This record gives sequence, structure tokens and C-alpha cells, in this order.
Amino acid sequence: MIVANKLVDYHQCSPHQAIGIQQTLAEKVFTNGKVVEPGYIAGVDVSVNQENGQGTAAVVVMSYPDFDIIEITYETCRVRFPYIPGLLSFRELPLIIAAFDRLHVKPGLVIVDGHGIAHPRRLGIASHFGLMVDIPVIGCAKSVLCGQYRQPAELAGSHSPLIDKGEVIGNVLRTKQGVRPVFVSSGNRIDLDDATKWVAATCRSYRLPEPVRQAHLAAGNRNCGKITREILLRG
DNA sequence: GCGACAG
DNA sequence: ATCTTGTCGC
Repeated sequence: MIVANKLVDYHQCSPHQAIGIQQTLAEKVFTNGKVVEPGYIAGVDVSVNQENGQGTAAVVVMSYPDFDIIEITYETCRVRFPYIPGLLSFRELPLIIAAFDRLHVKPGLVIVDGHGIAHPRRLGIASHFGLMVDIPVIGCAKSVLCGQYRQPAELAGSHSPLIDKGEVIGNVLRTKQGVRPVFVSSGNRIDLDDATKWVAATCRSYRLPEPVRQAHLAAGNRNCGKITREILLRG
């Protein structure tokens, strides 16, 4: 895999080199485009076990608008790069790419747990991932990394712009009444309005969009690296 | 120098 | 990220 080779270097480079890579890649991100018929939508998340230093990435592919789980792939491996705010992709992307490559069903849209361009150098993990897979990717984070915003109204669906250095980098979206809002931004190949629309459309009864919520549950189920893929039959 | 800081 | 039961509130 082309991207796999690059990733070997990615998680072994220094934080300083990582920043340089981000500055170069950020210029290649496309923050426009609409997704009309995604076919399948995937959610991505990673969990890390502090005990053994192992991380598990889970990719959950769901149908839309039925939200049936079609396929789940995993990758468990020791994470080398440390967690440094702003450099998350260098820690988690190797796992995510490996799990994503195992998919038999390719999604038309992916939602990643983390920021897209709502990042100091405009290359959060969703954008970095989006450039590597070259399909529409949305960043949906649970907390802010940079930028300022006004708290959106309590009504589900309400949102306010996330602004950094005079630039609108995302939307703070209230996906459900009574819960903290999420931070939506373009990862790659999709504009902010469409990204916000899709996050809202994939949230059912919880704060996080269903694909991401399922990926979070799957990754947390510690599969110890034994299970790498599974297909769920609808019932 | 000081505070902020995705997962 | 992760450690974790019951509990308060829409």
C-alpha cells in the first residue's frame, strides 16, 4: 500500500518533522464538495491501552439511512508516537489506515473522531486521513483544539461557526438537546455545510454520529488483535 | 514567559 | 485516551 510505506516514516519522525509534514500536506486539502449518495458511511475511532501501550483502531461501515452495520475492521498495534495536541494523526493514523485497508466494502463518506481542518495548521487527523484515502472525510471532535465560538442554542441542530485567525474552520453543532456540542470540520473533499449536514443526519439518540459511536464501542472492546474483521448480518 | 491543548 | 456506581435530570 502506497500510504502504508509513508506511514512507517510518519510515526517514527520527530515532532518537529511532523509539523513540517503537516504544513506541506495542508495545502493539498480540498474543503469543498458535496456528498449526495454516500452509499455507505464509515465511522473511525481509536482506543489506547495504557497498560501495554497498544492501540486499537476500529472502522465501522453502516448503511444509510437504515444504519445497519455492514462491516467492521480492526488493527491493534503498539503506538510509538506520543500524544501531543496538534500531532494526533502521527500517533493514530497508522492504525486507522491498516484497519481501513481491510475493508471489503468501501464507504462513500467517512466520519473521524477528531478534527479536520479545525487545527492550528489546518491538518487535523480527519484531513490527514482524507488525503491518504482520497474520499470525502468529515472531522467530528468532542472538544475544541483551536478557535473561538459562541455556544450554539440548545435546540438539536443549532450550530455556530468556529473561527480561528479570522477564518471559519468549522461548526460547533448541538447534535442533541441537553448535551455538549461537537466540533465539525471539513476533513477533505467536502464543504463545511455538507459536513455539518451529514453529522446531524447521522446522529440518532446520542451526542455522537452513529458510525463514530459504534466505532468507539468496537475499538473499546479490546479485541487483543485477534479479530481483524467481521461482517454483521442484518436481522 | 504564560496559558491552551483533538485523543 | 482511561479509571468507574450510582445518580440526577430531560
